[in-house]
Amino acid sequence: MRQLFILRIMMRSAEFNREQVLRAAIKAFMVKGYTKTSMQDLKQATGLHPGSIYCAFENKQGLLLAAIEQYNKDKADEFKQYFDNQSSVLTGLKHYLEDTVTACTQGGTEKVCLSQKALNELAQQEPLVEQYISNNMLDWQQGFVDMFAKAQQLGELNNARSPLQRAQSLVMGIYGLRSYAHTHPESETMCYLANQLFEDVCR
Amino acid sequence: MRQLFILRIMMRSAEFNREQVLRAAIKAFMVKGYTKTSMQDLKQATGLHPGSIYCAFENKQGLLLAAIEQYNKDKADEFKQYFDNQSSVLTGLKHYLEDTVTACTQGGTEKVCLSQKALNELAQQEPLVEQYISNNMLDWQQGFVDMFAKAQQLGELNNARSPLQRAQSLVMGIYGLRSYAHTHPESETMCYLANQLFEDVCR
DNA sequence: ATAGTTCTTGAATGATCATTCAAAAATAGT
DNA sequence: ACTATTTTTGAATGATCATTCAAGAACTAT
Repeated sequence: MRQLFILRIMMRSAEFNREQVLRAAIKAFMVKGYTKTSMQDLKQATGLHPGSIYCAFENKQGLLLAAIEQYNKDKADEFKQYFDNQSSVLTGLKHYLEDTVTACTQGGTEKVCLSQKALNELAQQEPLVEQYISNNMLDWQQGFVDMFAKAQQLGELNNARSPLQRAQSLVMGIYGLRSYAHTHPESETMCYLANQLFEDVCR
Repeated sequence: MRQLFILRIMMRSAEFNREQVLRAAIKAFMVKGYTKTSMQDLKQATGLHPGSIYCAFENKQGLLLAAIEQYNKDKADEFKQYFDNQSSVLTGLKHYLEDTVTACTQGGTEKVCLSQKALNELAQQEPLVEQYISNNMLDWQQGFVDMFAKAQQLGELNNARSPLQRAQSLVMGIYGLRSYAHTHPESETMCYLANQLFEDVCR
């Protein structure tokens, strides 16, 4: 009787590790794409039963959005390591491009970019996802804008093109690199293309 | 009785127009992608009943392959118009890039490239499709190789880079352009990127 | 017109899909 | 230990999927 008036919060905390689950989902979506990844695939990949997934992420699309959020967070942390505490900004960019080539040349899960793959699949189909990814990609591009601005301040670049223009060309180039990798070129060709992109963007 | 020995070929010709059907399938696949395009969608788009589709193309994947074949044929014809009977090869390339930008900037069916979209969706999943598209893309690239070789012969380009290297950079750049368009940049930005690509590839 | 053959039709099939939900297990406060 | 609450479980649901196939329509040659 007394307990009817005393409402305390008694929560049982969820048992799964959110980041771990999301990274498993990221892998699954990267390999099969959004549509072809079934809830059964996701159950197997994440170890979560359907009910838990729906409880935590609303539905399959919610899980995708959460996965993309985690993916961008991870990539942003990675990004910082290339350009923070680096005397030469352009050296950081060079390494960034080299590692990108390595990633999409070696046959692994990380061959593709989740954002690019999902955007390509769901643009014109799922406006919510489309908008979300587009915004994230603008954030990513802004990182390059800041990097190029810093490079100009340090005298590593001339003022022939604005940081924004260089960043746009670079982002476009990286999209192209990743797409080109799908046609199975030799690693040598990929290195050449990445190097050429670097030179064009820094000219 | 006599007719048992006289075997003549009596064929009823199929009623549908193959090219028309394939172009309808191309549109459908470009909008929804391969997986999300159901046989019901294809029935509606092509006007063919399931049985006829299976009779003509074996299955859904067969229809995709036939559609990609038609798409590449159409694109190859289109390609020729830019570079045949043209005094300046590079002017042809400029127009080609301008029209590509127009296509993916304007909101229409032709916003995407069927080959690029299908390759992005089915790479790592459908080796047969993957191989088929990769080969077609090499043919497309070879067209650019020949174009750059001709431009060098005409003195429109220096020998700083080989025709193959230029063609690879160009193909990569076009992949990038089309991907970049998915993030909804202003038409102005797309024009700038295409122009920059042109300059980089012809430098 | 008739017979032989091919093409078209579209309902039926069985598989797989995303999603739901009631019951069971687990947690926290008393 | 007991009650209140939440999470986990996984079978059930209804929709949709690619594919099949038997029956009907259409064509060709006689």
